[in-house]
Amino acid sequence: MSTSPAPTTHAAVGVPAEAAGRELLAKFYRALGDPTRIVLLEFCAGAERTGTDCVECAGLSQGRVSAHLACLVSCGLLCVRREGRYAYYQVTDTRVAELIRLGHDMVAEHAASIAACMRVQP
Amino acid sequence: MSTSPAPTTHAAVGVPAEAAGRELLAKFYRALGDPTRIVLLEFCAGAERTGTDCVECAGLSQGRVSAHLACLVSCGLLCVRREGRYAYYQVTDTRVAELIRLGHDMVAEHAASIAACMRVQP
DNA sequence: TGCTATCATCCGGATAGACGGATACTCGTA
DNA sequence: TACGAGTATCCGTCTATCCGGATGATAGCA
Repeated sequence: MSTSPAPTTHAAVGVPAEAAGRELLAKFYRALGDPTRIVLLEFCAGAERTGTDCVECAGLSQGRVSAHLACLVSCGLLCVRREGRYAYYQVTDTRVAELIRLGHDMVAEHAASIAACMRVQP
Repeated sequence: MSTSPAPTTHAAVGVPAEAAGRELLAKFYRALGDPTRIVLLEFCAGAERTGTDCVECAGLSQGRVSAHLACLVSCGLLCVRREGRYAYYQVTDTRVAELIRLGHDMVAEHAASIAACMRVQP
């Protein structure tokens, strides 16, 4: 970083854009990083479910589940179809199933180690 | 697991175990849900890197980077080989590249929506 | 034998995100 | 037109996780 004078452009061209991409990618994975949202994704895989169905399945307050569903829709993990006063949620992208399958695969191999991981600070 | 009457176990057989699995899966995805760890994974893909290399790459304090690396190793995303006073980190599991590729793919399609996602509470 | 580089762990503070409960908005129906 | 069901959003609170900096342990070199 100390090598280029580069008066007009950044010293490391493309780095800010890549950083933004990684930020989004991390955000995308955090959307997958909540047990409730995993439950909802699995529940909405293969069949359309109404919001009320999802509330019952998740066992949380209706407002909370609605927010989780909105988050999943925003991140492209879930599709929503609105009809009258109902909202129907479903997983339509096959890559979602692929992501979950890969995750389950790796978790099965490293379960004990992941469970023991104190993340950052023990 | 749902076929056995199993009178001595929980009323909802399998549910606790499945819940624990989802908890681990969510934890695994949270390990991917940090920009710094994404950087480190990409940096250690294809080549062995020492801890010091990673500190320089991430641009964070050495202690923080060490903790991030330990987290990635625990979750099976990174392998470490210790030799003398050095620790060499590398991505060896091809599924990690696959996970990141799928993520990049989906993020590219939904970038604006993900960026706008206030997660839960705006 | 001392010295330094490398790596891991601990501490206190700051921020993001999850939760329940209350409230507002929108349809369909009596 | 009133009312109730289904959804979405807001608020205060609490926990998880991030950060830098300090400290400790170990290996190689002079």
